Amino acid sequence: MTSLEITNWQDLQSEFLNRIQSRQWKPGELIPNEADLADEFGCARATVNRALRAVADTGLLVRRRKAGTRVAVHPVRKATLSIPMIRSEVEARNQSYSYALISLDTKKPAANVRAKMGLDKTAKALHVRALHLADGKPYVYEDRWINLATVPTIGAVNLEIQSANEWLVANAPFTEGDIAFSAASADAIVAEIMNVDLNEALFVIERNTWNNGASITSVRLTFAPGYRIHTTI
Amino acid sequence: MTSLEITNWQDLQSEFLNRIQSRQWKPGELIPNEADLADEFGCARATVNRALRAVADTGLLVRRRKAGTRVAVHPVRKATLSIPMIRSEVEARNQSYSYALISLDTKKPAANVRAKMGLDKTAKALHVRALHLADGKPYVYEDRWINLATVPTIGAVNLEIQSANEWLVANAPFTEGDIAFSAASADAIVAEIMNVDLNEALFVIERNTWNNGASITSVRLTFAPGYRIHTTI
DNA sequence: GAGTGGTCTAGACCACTGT
DNA sequence: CAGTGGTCTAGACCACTCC
Repeated sequence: MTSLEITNWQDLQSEFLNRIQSRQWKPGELIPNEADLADEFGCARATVNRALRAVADTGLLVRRRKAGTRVAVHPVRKATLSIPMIRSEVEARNQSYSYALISLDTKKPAANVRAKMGLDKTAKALHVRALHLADGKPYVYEDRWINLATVPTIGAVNLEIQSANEWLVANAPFTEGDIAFSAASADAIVAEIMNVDLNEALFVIERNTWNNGASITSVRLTFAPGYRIHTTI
Repeated sequence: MTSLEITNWQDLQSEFLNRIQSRQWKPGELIPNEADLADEFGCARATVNRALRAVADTGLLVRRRKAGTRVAVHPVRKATLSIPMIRSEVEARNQSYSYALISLDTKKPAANVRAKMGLDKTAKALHVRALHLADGKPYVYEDRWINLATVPTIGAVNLEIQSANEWLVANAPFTEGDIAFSAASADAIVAEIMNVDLNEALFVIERNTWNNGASITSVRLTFAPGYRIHTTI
Protein backbone atom coordinates (compact mmCIF):
# COMPACT_ATOMS: atom_id res chain seq x y z
CA MET A 1 0.00 0.00 0.00
CA THR A 2 2.11 2.88 -1.13
CA SER A 3 0.64 6.01 0.36
CA LEU A 4 2.33 8.71 -1.66
CA GLU A 5 5.69 7.62 -3.04
CA ILE A 6 7.91 9.89 -1.03
CA THR A 7 11.49 9.34 -2.10
CA ASN A 8 13.17 12.22 -0.40
CA TRP A 9 14.35 11.96 3.19
CA GLN A 10 13.32 15.42 4.24
CA ASP A 11 9.75 14.89 3.10
CA LEU A 12 9.83 11.56 4.87
CA GLN A 13 11.00 13.31 8.01
CA SER A 14 8.09 15.75 7.78
CA GLU A 15 5.69 12.87 7.31
CA PHE A 16 7.08 11.13 10.39
CA LEU A 17 6.86 14.33 12.42
CA ASN A 18 3.26 14.70 11.32
CA ARG A 19 2.42 11.20 12.38
CA ILE A 20 3.91 11.81 15.80
CA GLN A 21 2.25 15.15 16.14
CA SER A 22 -1.15 13.91 14.98
CA ARG A 23 -0.83 10.98 17.39
CA GLN A 24 -1.16 8.51 14.59
CA TRP A 25 1.99 7.27 16.27
CA LYS A 26 1.43 7.64 19.98
CA PRO A 27 3.99 8.23 22.71
CA GLY A 28 5.61 4.98 23.74
CA GLU A 29 4.28 3.17 20.73
CA LEU A 30 6.39 1.01 18.46
CA ILE A 31 6.40 2.24 14.90
CA PRO A 32 6.87 0.01 11.83
CA ASN A 33 10.38 -1.12 11.06
CA GLU A 34 12.51 0.44 8.36
CA ALA A 35 11.86 -2.22 5.76
CA ASP A 36 8.09 -1.87 6.09
CA LEU A 37 8.24 1.90 5.94
CA ALA A 38 10.45 1.74 2.86
CA ASP A 39 7.85 -0.50 1.32
CA GLU A 40 5.01 1.79 2.30
CA PHE A 41 6.62 4.87 0.80
CA GLY A 42 8.15 3.14 -2.16
CA CYS A 43 11.70 4.15 -1.38
CA ALA A 44 14.94 2.54 -0.27
CA ARG A 45 15.50 1.56 3.33
CA ALA A 46 18.52 3.85 3.50
CA THR A 47 16.25 6.79 2.84
CA VAL A 48 13.89 5.79 5.62
CA ASN A 49 16.89 5.31 7.88
CA ARG A 50 18.15 8.79 7.16
CA ALA A 51 14.79 10.33 7.94
CA LEU A 52 14.26 8.32 11.11
CA ARG A 53 17.75 9.16 12.33
CA ALA A 54 17.02 12.82 11.81
CA VAL A 55 13.85 12.61 13.87
CA ALA A 56 15.58 10.55 16.54
CA ASP A 57 18.28 13.24 16.71
CA THR A 58 15.65 15.75 17.76
CA GLY A 59 14.67 13.46 20.60
CA LEU A 60 11.19 12.56 19.38
CA LEU A 61 12.02 8.95 18.56
CA VAL A 62 14.04 6.39 20.45
CA ARG A 63 15.73 3.73 18.40
CA ARG A 64 17.23 0.46 19.56
CA ARG A 65 18.41 -2.50 17.61
CA LYS A 66 16.13 -5.45 17.74
CA ALA A 67 13.77 -3.51 20.02
CA GLY A 68 12.68 -1.25 17.19
CA THR A 69 11.77 2.43 17.09
CA ARG A 70 9.40 4.02 19.57
CA VAL A 71 7.91 7.45 19.97
CA ALA A 72 9.57 9.08 22.95
CA VAL A 73 7.34 9.23 26.01
CA HIS A 74 9.10 12.22 27.52
CA PRO A 75 10.54 14.02 24.58
CA VAL A 76 13.77 15.73 25.52
CA ARG A 77 14.05 18.44 22.96
CA LYS A 78 17.51 19.29 21.81
CA ALA A 79 18.60 22.74 20.85
CA THR A 80 21.75 23.46 18.93
CA LEU A 81 23.40 26.75 19.53
CA SER A 82 26.30 28.38 17.85
CA ILE A 83 29.16 29.76 19.85
CA PRO A 84 30.93 32.32 17.72
CA MET A 85 34.03 34.26 18.54
CA ILE A 86 33.26 37.46 20.34
CA ARG A 87 34.51 39.61 17.50
CA SER A 88 32.27 37.83 15.00
CA GLU A 89 29.32 38.15 17.31
CA VAL A 90 29.79 41.88 17.69
CA GLU A 91 30.39 42.43 14.02
CA ALA A 92 27.33 40.38 13.15
CA ARG A 93 25.33 43.04 14.98
CA ASN A 94 26.91 45.72 12.85
CA GLN A 95 28.75 47.15 15.81
CA SER A 96 32.39 48.02 15.86
CA TYR A 97 34.53 45.65 17.86
CA SER A 98 37.40 46.66 20.07
CA TYR A 99 39.41 45.04 22.78
CA ALA A 100 41.41 46.07 25.80
CA LEU A 101 43.78 44.03 27.90
CA ILE A 102 43.28 44.57 31.61
CA SER A 103 45.93 42.41 33.17
CA LEU A 104 48.38 39.67 32.34
CA ASP A 105 50.31 37.56 34.85
CA THR A 106 51.88 34.18 35.21
CA LYS A 107 50.97 32.72 38.55
CA LYS A 108 49.57 29.80 40.45
CA PRO A 109 45.84 29.59 39.93
CA ALA A 110 43.34 29.12 42.72
CA ALA A 111 42.37 25.60 43.66
CA ASN A 112 39.10 25.48 41.72
CA VAL A 113 40.78 26.55 38.50
CA ARG A 114 43.69 24.21 39.17
CA ALA A 115 41.28 21.33 39.56
CA LYS A 116 39.36 22.10 36.39
CA MET A 117 42.59 22.32 34.45
CA GLY A 118 44.21 19.33 36.07
CA LEU A 119 47.34 21.24 37.09
CA ASP A 120 49.52 20.21 39.98
CA LYS A 121 49.95 22.39 43.03
CA THR A 122 53.10 24.12 41.94
CA ALA A 123 52.19 24.75 38.33
CA LYS A 124 51.79 28.28 37.10
CA ALA A 125 49.44 29.36 34.39
CA LEU A 126 48.86 32.48 32.37
CA HIS A 127 46.10 34.66 33.73
CA VAL A 128 44.55 37.06 31.26
CA ARG A 129 41.81 39.54 31.98
CA ALA A 130 40.39 41.58 29.15
CA LEU A 131 37.41 43.59 28.05
CA HIS A 132 35.69 43.24 24.70
CA LEU A 133 33.76 46.28 23.56
CA ALA A 134 30.96 46.82 21.07
CA ASP A 135 30.71 50.34 19.72
CA GLY A 136 33.03 51.34 22.51
CA LYS A 137 30.80 50.01 25.26
CA PRO A 138 31.71 47.06 27.47
CA TYR A 139 30.33 43.90 25.97
CA VAL A 140 32.16 41.00 27.59
CA TYR A 141 34.55 40.74 30.45
CA GLU A 142 36.91 37.83 29.92
CA ASP A 143 38.74 36.17 32.79
CA ARG A 144 40.92 33.43 31.42
CA TRP A 145 43.57 30.95 32.53
CA ILE A 146 45.81 29.37 29.94
CA ASN A 147 47.89 26.24 30.44
CA LEU A 148 51.46 27.15 29.53
CA ALA A 149 52.45 23.50 29.37
CA THR A 150 49.96 22.86 26.58
CA VAL A 151 50.19 26.17 24.76
CA PRO A 152 53.73 27.48 25.42
CA THR A 153 53.78 29.70 22.34
CA ILE A 154 51.10 31.96 23.82
CA GLY A 155 53.99 33.58 25.70
CA ALA A 156 55.24 35.14 22.47
CA VAL A 157 51.89 36.64 21.58
CA ASN A 158 51.18 40.29 22.21
CA LEU A 159 47.88 40.05 24.02
CA GLU A 160 47.54 43.81 24.09
CA ILE A 161 46.66 43.68 20.44
CA GLN A 162 45.12 40.31 19.79
CA SER A 163 42.69 38.77 22.23
CA ALA A 164 43.54 35.41 23.72
CA ASN A 165 40.14 34.30 22.48
CA GLU A 166 41.08 34.86 18.87
CA TRP A 167 44.59 33.57 19.14
CA LEU A 168 43.47 30.35 20.74
CA VAL A 169 40.68 29.75 18.27
CA ALA A 170 43.14 30.10 15.45
CA ASN A 171 46.14 28.38 17.01
CA ALA A 172 45.05 25.93 19.66
CA PRO A 173 42.37 23.64 18.30
CA PHE A 174 40.74 21.48 20.92
CA THR A 175 39.37 18.01 20.89
CA GLU A 176 37.07 18.21 23.90
CA GLY A 177 35.32 21.03 25.64
CA ASP A 178 32.56 21.83 28.01
CA ILE A 179 30.48 24.90 28.41
CA ALA A 180 28.10 26.16 31.04
CA PHE A 181 25.60 29.01 31.10
CA SER A 182 24.49 30.74 34.26
CA ALA A 183 23.53 34.04 35.82
CA ALA A 184 25.67 35.99 38.29
CA SER A 185 25.54 39.28 40.13
CA ALA A 186 28.13 41.85 39.26
CA ASP A 187 30.72 42.06 42.01
CA ALA A 188 32.65 45.24 42.70
CA ILE A 189 35.39 44.44 40.21
CA VAL A 190 33.08 43.49 37.37
CA ALA A 191 30.75 46.38 38.10
CA GLU A 192 33.60 48.83 37.75
CA ILE A 193 35.10 47.25 34.66
CA MET A 194 31.82 46.90 32.84
CA ASN A 195 30.35 50.10 34.16
CA VAL A 196 27.23 48.49 35.56
CA ASP A 197 25.55 48.66 38.93
CA LEU A 198 26.78 46.49 41.75
CA ASN A 199 24.78 43.25 41.89
CA GLU A 200 23.31 43.71 38.44
CA ALA A 201 22.31 40.38 36.92
CA LEU A 202 24.73 39.32 34.20
CA PHE A 203 24.84 36.37 31.88
CA VAL A 204 27.91 34.17 32.30
CA ILE A 205 29.48 31.57 30.06
CA GLU A 206 32.20 29.33 31.43
CA ARG A 207 34.16 27.18 29.08
CA ASN A 208 36.98 24.67 29.43
CA THR A 209 38.83 23.09 26.56
CA TRP A 210 41.23 20.20 26.23
CA ASN A 211 43.38 18.82 23.50
CA ASN A 212 43.54 15.06 23.74
CA GLY A 213 43.14 15.23 27.49
CA ALA A 214 45.55 18.09 28.08
CA SER A 215 43.87 21.19 29.39
CA ILE A 216 44.23 24.25 27.19
CA THR A 217 42.25 26.97 28.82
CA SER A 218 39.53 27.79 31.30
CA VAL A 219 37.59 30.96 30.73
CA ARG A 220 34.74 32.86 32.29
CA LEU A 221 32.91 35.36 30.12
CA THR A 222 30.63 37.87 31.79
CA PHE A 223 28.28 39.64 29.41
CA ALA A 224 26.82 43.11 29.54
CA PRO A 225 23.24 43.45 30.82
CA GLY A 226 20.58 42.42 28.36
CA TYR A 227 22.65 39.77 26.70
CA ARG A 228 20.76 36.72 25.57
CA ILE A 229 21.42 33.60 23.65
CA HIS A 230 18.74 32.68 21.20
CA THR A 231 18.07 29.67 19.05
CA THR A 232 15.31 27.69 17.45
CA ILE A 233 14.30 24.22 18.46
CA MET B 1 47.84 5.78 -2.36
CA THR B 2 45.63 4.15 0.20
CA SER B 3 46.86 5.31 3.57
CA LEU B 4 45.13 2.91 5.91
CA GLU B 5 41.92 1.50 4.44
CA ILE B 6 39.46 3.08 6.80
CA THR B 7 35.98 1.92 5.89
CA ASN B 8 34.03 3.21 8.85
CA TRP B 9 32.66 6.72 8.90
CA GLN B 10 33.43 7.41 12.52
CA ASP B 11 37.08 6.54 12.11
CA LEU B 12 37.10 8.66 9.00
CA GLN B 13 35.63 11.51 11.02
CA SER B 14 38.40 11.17 13.59
CA GLU B 15 40.98 11.17 10.86
CA PHE B 16 39.52 14.34 9.37
CA LEU B 17 39.42 15.99 12.78
CA ASN B 18 43.05 15.06 13.26
CA ARG B 19 44.03 16.55 9.95
CA ILE B 20 42.30 19.78 10.85
CA GLN B 21 43.73 19.86 14.31
CA SER B 22 47.26 19.02 13.18
CA ARG B 23 46.96 21.70 10.49
CA GLN B 24 47.65 19.22 7.76
CA TRP B 25 44.46 20.85 6.51
CA LYS B 26 44.79 24.53 7.30
CA PRO B 27 42.04 27.04 8.01
CA GLY B 28 40.55 28.34 4.79
CA GLU B 29 42.14 25.61 2.76
CA LEU B 30 40.31 23.49 0.24
CA ILE B 31 40.45 19.82 1.08
CA PRO B 32 40.29 17.01 -1.50
CA ASN B 33 36.90 16.21 -2.93
CA GLU B 34 34.86 13.24 -1.82
CA ALA B 35 35.82 11.00 -4.70
CA ASP B 36 39.53 11.48 -4.08
CA LEU B 37 39.18 10.88 -0.37
CA ALA B 38 37.16 7.74 -1.01
CA ASP B 39 39.97 6.62 -3.23
CA GLU B 40 42.60 7.48 -0.65
CA PHE B 41 40.91 5.55 2.13
CA GLY B 42 39.65 2.74 -0.03
CA CYS B 43 36.01 3.21 0.82
CA ALA B 44 32.82 4.34 -0.86
CA ARG B 45 32.10 7.97 -1.48
CA ALA B 46 28.95 7.73 0.61
CA THR B 47 31.09 6.86 3.62
CA VAL B 48 33.33 9.85 3.08
CA ASN B 49 30.23 11.98 2.66
CA ARG B 50 28.80 10.83 5.95
CA ALA B 51 32.03 11.58 7.79
CA LEU B 52 32.48 14.98 6.19
CA ARG B 53 28.90 15.91 6.92
CA ALA B 54 29.43 15.00 10.55
CA VAL B 55 32.49 17.25 10.77
CA ALA B 56 30.72 20.04 8.91
CA ASP B 57 27.87 19.76 11.41
CA THR B 58 30.27 20.67 14.19
CA GLY B 59 31.20 23.80 12.28
CA LEU B 60 34.80 22.87 11.48
CA LEU B 61 34.25 22.40 7.78
CA VAL B 62 32.29 24.46 5.31
CA ARG B 63 30.88 22.63 2.33
CA ARG B 64 29.50 24.11 -0.89
CA ARG B 65 28.60 22.43 -4.11
CA LYS B 66 31.04 23.03 -6.86
CA ALA B 67 33.15 25.17 -4.54
CA GLY B 68 34.24 22.14 -2.52
CA THR B 69 34.96 21.69 1.16
CA ARG B 70 37.08 24.10 3.15
CA VAL B 71 38.35 24.18 6.70
CA ALA B 72 36.42 26.89 8.52
CA VAL B 73 38.46 30.04 9.08
CA HIS B 74 36.46 31.13 12.09
CA PRO B 75 35.10 27.92 13.48
CA VAL B 76 31.70 28.53 15.01
CA ARG B 77 31.43 25.70 17.44
CA LYS B 78 28.01 24.27 17.93
CA ALA B 79 26.77 22.94 21.20
CA THR B 80 23.71 20.78 21.53
CA LEU B 81 21.83 20.99 24.73
CA SER B 82 18.96 18.94 25.98
CA ILE B 83 15.89 20.63 27.36
CA PRO B 84 14.12 18.16 29.59
CA MET B 85 10.84 18.60 31.37
CA ILE B 86 11.27 20.23 34.73
CA ARG B 87 10.11 17.14 36.58
CA SER B 88 12.66 14.96 34.79
CA GLU B 89 15.38 17.46 35.47
CA VAL B 90 14.65 17.50 39.19
CA GLU B 91 14.32 13.76 39.42
CA ALA B 92 17.55 13.29 37.53
CA ARG B 93 19.24 15.09 40.44
CA ASN B 94 17.65 12.63 42.84
CA GLN B 95 15.49 15.30 44.36
CA SER B 96 11.80 15.01 44.97
CA TYR B 97 9.68 17.03 42.62
CA SER B 98 6.59 18.94 43.57
CA TYR B 99 4.49 21.61 42.01
CA ALA B 100 2.18 24.39 43.12
CA LEU B 101 -0.22 26.45 41.07
CA ILE B 102 -0.05 30.13 41.95
CA SER B 103 -2.66 31.68 39.72
CA LEU B 104 -4.85 30.89 36.76
CA ASP B 105 -6.83 33.40 34.71
CA THR B 106 -8.20 33.90 31.26
CA LYS B 107 -7.47 37.40 30.11
CA LYS B 108 -6.06 39.63 27.43
CA PRO B 109 -2.28 39.41 27.49
CA ALA B 110 0.01 42.41 27.40
CA ALA B 111 1.11 43.71 24.05
CA ASN B 112 4.53 42.03 24.03
CA VAL B 113 3.04 38.62 24.73
CA ARG B 114 0.27 39.25 22.24
CA ALA B 115 2.81 40.06 19.57
CA LYS B 116 4.92 37.00 20.24
CA MET B 117 1.86 34.80 20.07
CA GLY B 118 0.31 36.52 17.10
CA LEU B 119 -2.99 37.15 18.85
CA ASP B 120 -5.35 39.94 17.89
CA LYS B 121 -6.15 42.77 20.25
CA THR B 122 -9.32 41.30 21.66
CA ALA B 123 -8.14 37.71 22.09
CA LYS B 124 -7.89 36.26 25.54
CA ALA B 125 -5.39 33.66 26.58
CA LEU B 126 -4.87 31.44 29.57
CA HIS B 127 -2.37 32.84 32.03
CA VAL B 128 -0.79 30.30 34.35
CA ARG B 129 1.72 31.02 37.07
CA ALA B 130 3.21 28.16 38.99
CA LEU B 131 6.14 27.12 41.10
CA HIS B 132 8.13 23.95 40.64
CA LEU B 133 9.96 22.71 43.71
CA ALA B 134 12.89 20.40 44.25
CA ASP B 135 13.03 18.80 47.69
CA GLY B 136 10.42 21.31 48.73
CA LYS B 137 12.53 24.32 47.77
CA PRO B 138 11.63 26.67 44.93
CA TYR B 139 13.32 25.53 41.76
CA VAL B 140 11.57 27.24 38.87
CA TYR B 141 8.96 29.93 38.67
CA GLU B 142 6.87 29.46 35.57
CA ASP B 143 4.93 32.31 34.00
CA ARG B 144 3.04 31.02 31.00
CA TRP B 145 0.48 32.12 28.44
CA ILE B 146 -1.45 29.51 26.52
CA ASN B 147 -3.35 30.11 23.31
CA LEU B 148 -6.87 28.85 23.88
CA ALA B 149 -7.62 28.91 20.18
CA THR B 150 -4.86 26.36 19.51
CA VAL B 151 -5.17 24.28 22.64
CA PRO B 152 -8.80 24.55 23.73
CA THR B 153 -8.76 21.32 25.71
CA ILE B 154 -6.37 22.82 28.25
CA GLY B 155 -9.48 24.34 29.79
CA ALA B 156 -10.57 20.94 31.03
CA VAL B 157 -7.25 20.15 32.70
CA ASN B 158 -6.85 20.55 36.42
CA LEU B 159 -3.69 22.61 36.56
CA GLU B 160 -3.60 22.41 40.33
CA ILE B 161 -2.42 18.85 39.99
CA GLN B 162 -0.62 18.58 36.71
CA SER B 163 1.70 21.33 35.53
CA ALA B 164 0.95 22.99 32.24
CA ASN B 165 4.50 22.11 31.30
CA GLU B 166 3.80 18.41 31.51
CA TRP B 167 0.38 18.51 30.00
CA LEU B 168 1.58 20.46 26.99
CA VAL B 169 4.60 18.25 26.42
CA ALA B 170 2.33 15.23 26.37
CA ASN B 171 -0.64 16.70 24.56
CA ALA B 172 0.38 19.62 22.41
CA PRO B 173 3.33 18.68 20.24
CA PHE B 174 4.84 21.57 18.38
CA THR B 175 6.41 21.93 15.01
CA GLU B 176 8.45 25.06 15.58
CA GLY B 177 9.90 26.68 18.65
CA ASP B 178 12.42 29.18 19.81
CA ILE B 179 14.25 29.47 23.05
CA ALA B 180 16.34 32.16 24.67
CA PHE B 181 18.63 32.17 27.69
CA SER B 182 19.37 35.24 29.71
CA ALA B 183 19.96 36.61 33.19
CA ALA B 184 17.52 38.76 35.14
CA SER B 185 17.29 40.36 38.55
CA ALA B 186 14.61 39.10 40.88
CA ASP B 187 11.80 41.64 41.10
CA ALA B 188 9.60 41.93 44.18
CA ILE B 189 7.13 39.30 43.00
CA VAL B 190 9.72 36.75 42.00
CA ALA B 191 11.78 37.41 45.10
CA GLU B 192 8.82 36.64 47.31
CA ILE B 193 7.66 33.58 45.40
CA MET B 194 11.10 32.05 45.15
CA ASN B 195 12.25 33.21 48.53
CA VAL B 196 15.35 34.97 47.27
CA ASP B 197 16.76 38.44 47.80
CA LEU B 198 15.45 41.31 45.78
CA ASN B 199 17.64 41.82 42.70
CA GLU B 200 19.33 38.47 43.03
CA ALA B 201 20.66 37.30 39.65
CA LEU B 202 18.55 34.50 38.23
CA PHE B 203 18.81 32.41 35.11
CA VAL B 204 15.89 32.78 32.74
CA ILE B 205 14.67 30.66 29.87
CA GLU B 206 12.01 31.99 27.56
CA ARG B 207 10.36 29.69 25.11
CA ASN B 208 7.72 30.04 22.44
CA THR B 209 6.21 27.20 20.51
CA TRP B 210 4.03 26.94 17.44
CA ASN B 211 2.17 24.21 15.72
CA ASN B 212 2.22 24.73 11.98
CA GLY B 213 2.35 28.47 12.45
CA ALA B 214 -0.29 28.64 15.18
CA SER B 215 1.09 29.79 18.50
CA ILE B 216 0.68 27.32 21.35
CA THR B 217 2.36 28.87 24.32
CA SER B 218 4.81 31.46 25.49
CA VAL B 219 6.59 30.78 28.75
CA ARG B 220 9.18 32.40 30.95
CA LEU B 221 11.00 30.15 33.40
CA THR B 222 12.96 31.78 36.18
CA PHE B 223 15.37 29.45 37.94
CA ALA B 224 16.59 29.41 41.50
CA PRO B 225 20.02 30.94 42.21
CA GLY B 226 22.91 28.73 41.20
CA TYR B 227 21.14 27.16 38.28
CA ARG B 228 23.32 26.40 35.31
CA ILE B 229 23.02 24.68 32.00
CA HIS B 230 25.93 22.51 31.10
CA THR B 231 26.96 20.66 28.00
CA THR B 232 29.98 19.40 26.13
CA ILE B 233 31.16 20.71 22.81
C1' DG C 1 29.41 24.35 -18.93
C1' DA C 2 31.55 21.54 -15.72
C1' DG C 3 32.86 20.20 -11.13
C1' DT C 4 31.31 19.45 -6.63
C1' DG C 5 28.43 17.96 -2.97
C1' DG C 6 23.54 15.97 -2.04
C1' DT C 7 20.87 12.24 -2.41
C1' DC C 8 18.71 7.87 -3.82
C1' DT C 9 18.92 2.85 -4.81
C1' DA C 10 19.33 -2.16 -4.24
C1' DG C 11 21.66 -5.15 -2.03
C1' DA C 12 24.63 -6.90 1.48
C1' DC C 13 26.67 -7.86 5.90
C1' DC C 14 27.22 -6.66 10.63
C1' DA C 15 26.21 -5.47 15.68
C1' DC C 16 23.40 -5.44 19.09
C1' DT C 17 19.90 -7.13 22.06
C1' DG C 18 15.31 -9.09 23.35
C1' DT C 19 13.33 -13.48 23.94
C1' DC D 1 18.50 -17.44 17.92
C1' DA D 2 16.32 -14.11 15.20
C1' DG D 3 14.75 -9.43 14.36
C1' DT D 4 16.02 -4.82 14.18
C1' DG D 5 18.71 -0.86 13.30
C1' DG D 6 23.63 0.54 11.70
C1' DT D 7 26.50 0.78 8.09
C1' DC D 8 28.96 0.03 3.73
C1' DT D 9 29.08 -0.41 -1.37
C1' DA D 10 28.91 0.74 -6.29
C1' DG D 11 26.63 3.17 -9.16
C1' DA D 12 23.55 6.68 -10.66
C1' DC D 13 21.33 11.10 -11.23
C1' DC D 14 20.48 15.61 -9.61
C1' DA D 15 21.12 20.52 -7.79
C1' DC D 16 23.74 23.99 -7.16
C1' DT D 17 27.09 27.34 -8.24
C1' DC D 18 31.55 28.95 -9.69
C1' DC D 19 33.96 30.16 -13.84
